Amino acid sequence: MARKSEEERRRDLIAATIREIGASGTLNVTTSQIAKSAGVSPGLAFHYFHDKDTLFLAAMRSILSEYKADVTHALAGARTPEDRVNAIVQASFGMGSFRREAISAWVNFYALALRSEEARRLLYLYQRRLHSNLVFALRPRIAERAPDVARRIGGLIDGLYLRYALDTKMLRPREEAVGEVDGSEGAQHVLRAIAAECTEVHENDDISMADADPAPMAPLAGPQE
Amino acid sequence: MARKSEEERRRDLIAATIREIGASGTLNVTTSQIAKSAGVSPGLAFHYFHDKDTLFLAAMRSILSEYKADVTHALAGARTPEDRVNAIVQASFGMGSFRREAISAWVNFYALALRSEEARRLLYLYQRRLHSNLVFALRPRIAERAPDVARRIGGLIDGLYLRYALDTKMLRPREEAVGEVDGSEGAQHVLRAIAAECTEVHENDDISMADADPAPMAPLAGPQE
DNA sequence: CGTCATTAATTGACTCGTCAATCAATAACT
DNA sequence: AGTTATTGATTGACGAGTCAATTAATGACG
Repeated sequence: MARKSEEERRRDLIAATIREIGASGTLNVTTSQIAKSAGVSPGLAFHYFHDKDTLFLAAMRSILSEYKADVTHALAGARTPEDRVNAIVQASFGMGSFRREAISAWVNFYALALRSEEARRLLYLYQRRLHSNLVFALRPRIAERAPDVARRIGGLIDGLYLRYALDTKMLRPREEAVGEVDGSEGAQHVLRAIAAECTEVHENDDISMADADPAPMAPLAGPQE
Repeated sequence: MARKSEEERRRDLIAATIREIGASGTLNVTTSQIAKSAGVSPGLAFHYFHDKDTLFLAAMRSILSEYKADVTHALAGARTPEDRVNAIVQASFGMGSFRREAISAWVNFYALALRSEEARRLLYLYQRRLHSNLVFALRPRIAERAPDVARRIGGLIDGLYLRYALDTKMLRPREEAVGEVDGSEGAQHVLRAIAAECTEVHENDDISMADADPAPMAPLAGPQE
């Protein structure tokens, strides 16, 4: 056998893919660019990933599992339900998610979901996990209202993420001085919204009784792949 | 002069651009495709729009002003503040915004904003208008808390739009049976969130006093272009 | 310990198609 | 006749994916 293990090479290529998507802000990245950034020849990318879309989907899985790891880590030290909510929100707006690379990847993956079944599936997986985590964290406070509220909070997280992520971009035309990007304001907003939802007197109940958590799975219990 | 007026041609080409973006789900659409769809030769697209990015930005402006028109129209019949809030939400989740074309355009424009200053500016313009409208509609109910709440509601609208728009896509692999796509569940969620925010007792106030509506402009007062 | 055969990773030149943008020619109008 | 929209063939560049050749490792055998 030669130089590096398959696993290592795949990791390198995926990392390079994310790096290049981050640098260009597009999925219009040539395999040559990616290969060069990974320090290999263009042909090798096709050896390990059959085509470009496969490489993109692998990159997407990587971003998703990185986010999952962030959440899991943040959740590890949380004991109270409040802590749990905080952990989820902090992870979503933390440094990890606000790197230029991650932002670029997320936004472009949303667009990819329009034409790729698999991308859509992965995005859906992310949403289900987020929802599940939120329900688990919110149930002690608001019981059966949790699924309904969680759906809104999930949407709010995505929406505010998008806004602050693009705002960030707006303020940094050149990519110097990166790093201190900040999602904490977004996090604050989410926590406020949760406070509001938990305080409300609820005359009108669930919008969708249909999916009121049929199998209340533990947070992050789903298989990654 | 020949066949059609400049304005008409531009309109045709912009419409064709949106149509093609909608059909493909990408900005990777050739000028030939667009031209063909508009019933003209490829060269003409470059005559009226200097290059492809210009055409995309024109398409984005078109989508934005269409949305603006929807909101304005919905707002026209609204007399009470409640009506105003409803109008904004209904427009955001209405038929106009949930056409395949519109969804595809919006999502791809978010991605475009990562690399185009101008796209970012346009998106920012949209956000400011939405915020402004929300503040105007919410102020009677919650006074000085309006700007803060409006920021969250704006984010929530974007986030839920994205979710339901992509869900929609998920359920319709083939583009037959389109049309009856539905954003009303998203709208319901937004109204719930607003109810929750308006009910809350507010111990802790604005997250950002800085921009507490320095010039309380009327809704949709800003110049379109 | 060498040396050579075997196996597998890695290369990069190449193919074939595609596409943005141009421009000289033409058609439609006044 | 003169003006202006419109055409579509063309160019030049570029990029995805292929493949035959090359290089590095492993180990078998002396």
